[in-house]
Amino acid sequence: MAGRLFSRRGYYGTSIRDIATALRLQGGSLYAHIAAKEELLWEIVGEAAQAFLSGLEPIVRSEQPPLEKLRQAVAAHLRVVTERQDAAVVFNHEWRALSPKRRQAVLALRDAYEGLFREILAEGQRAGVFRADLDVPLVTRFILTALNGVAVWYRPKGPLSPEQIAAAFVDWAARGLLADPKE
Amino acid sequence: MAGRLFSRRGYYGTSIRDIATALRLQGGSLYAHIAAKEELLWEIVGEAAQAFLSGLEPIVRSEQPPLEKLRQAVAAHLRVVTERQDAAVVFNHEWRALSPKRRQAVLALRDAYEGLFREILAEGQRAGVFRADLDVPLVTRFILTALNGVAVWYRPKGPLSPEQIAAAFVDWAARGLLADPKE
DNA sequence: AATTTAAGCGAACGTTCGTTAGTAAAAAAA
DNA sequence: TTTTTTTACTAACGAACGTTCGCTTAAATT
Repeated sequence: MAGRLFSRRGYYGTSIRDIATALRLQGGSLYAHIAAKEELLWEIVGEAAQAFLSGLEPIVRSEQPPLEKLRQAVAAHLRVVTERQDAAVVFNHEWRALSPKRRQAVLALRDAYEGLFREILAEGQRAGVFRADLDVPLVTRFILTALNGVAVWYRPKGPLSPEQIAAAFVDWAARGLLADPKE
Repeated sequence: MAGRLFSRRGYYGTSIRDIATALRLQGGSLYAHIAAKEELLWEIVGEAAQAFLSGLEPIVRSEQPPLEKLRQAVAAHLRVVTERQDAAVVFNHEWRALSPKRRQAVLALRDAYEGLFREILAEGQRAGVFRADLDVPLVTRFILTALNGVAVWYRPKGPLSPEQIAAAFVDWAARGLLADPKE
């Protein structure tokens, strides 16, 4: 419930009383369940980080062709993004509101995740499947930001399922826009 | 100055006194120059929207091959994103804090911009230069989110110039990851 | 049935918020 | 130089913030 509000109005834009009201409670009553407002944010952010990482790890460690790994990684990422949409938005946009120590922890997890993702591209390059002249860290960042953006506009009742979005993304990311790539 | 603070801590996370202090003023003194806090946000957001739109329009209307248009559009977008980094971040993340009327106006501008960008891809498809089986609105969204993400991590002293980032992006977006696209 | 535990209420706390108003200092115009 | 006009300061405003506390009610345990 806090996740939805944080994702829609931001952490600072959501008051304890807003959250309590959404739960049909009085402001103060929340403090029977939490110690501080930041605990709510921390819980959401941590849960999202965990979901992202635990979804990607087995894929990176598996033995499959690079393109197939990429396919699965994108699908896994978009699964988290669409199934835990609020948490994903909060994870991406509101981690700045955390205390310095926790903010640092989130950044470390995010970097670890980006590193895992990068491995897929690097491995594909070594295997000769992906082009050697690509800047892997840069392209990884492009890919992850594009995928995270889905958390902002995705609607469960929309015309595209998460799987369709994943398929369309990988198709474009792998083969590009050009009909004739020799151009 | 307000732009920097809004981009770093968010609109609600930045108080009038924060902005005044950064300007070596007392809190109340700001109100000799502005009518309300929201004016500051509105000014920044409007400026960014204007910069994006006025950069893209002449490119879309020009007579050039689709791939060249895309190249220039990406370069123009990244020019705004890197030269007015704070405004770009605020434009992308803080427009929710505006009053309903202004929020709607921003959304309309953003939609118009996205529509212009989409035209480039659609035109490329009609010309047979871009693949016909791509979901143009979807890919447009991917492209724009990836490019907007640059506003978050770009640092002027970093290893890559805006032009290099643009070139790397278009190279990937156009030709994809695969070394042999027949895969 | 009595007793402990948990959940929620409602008022209040100290602080910070955006904003206003009166006044003094500085700059510009006359 | 006097007179405006601008700029900033200080103090205060009411409202909203996160949080605490004593009390009541409901649930669970004995």
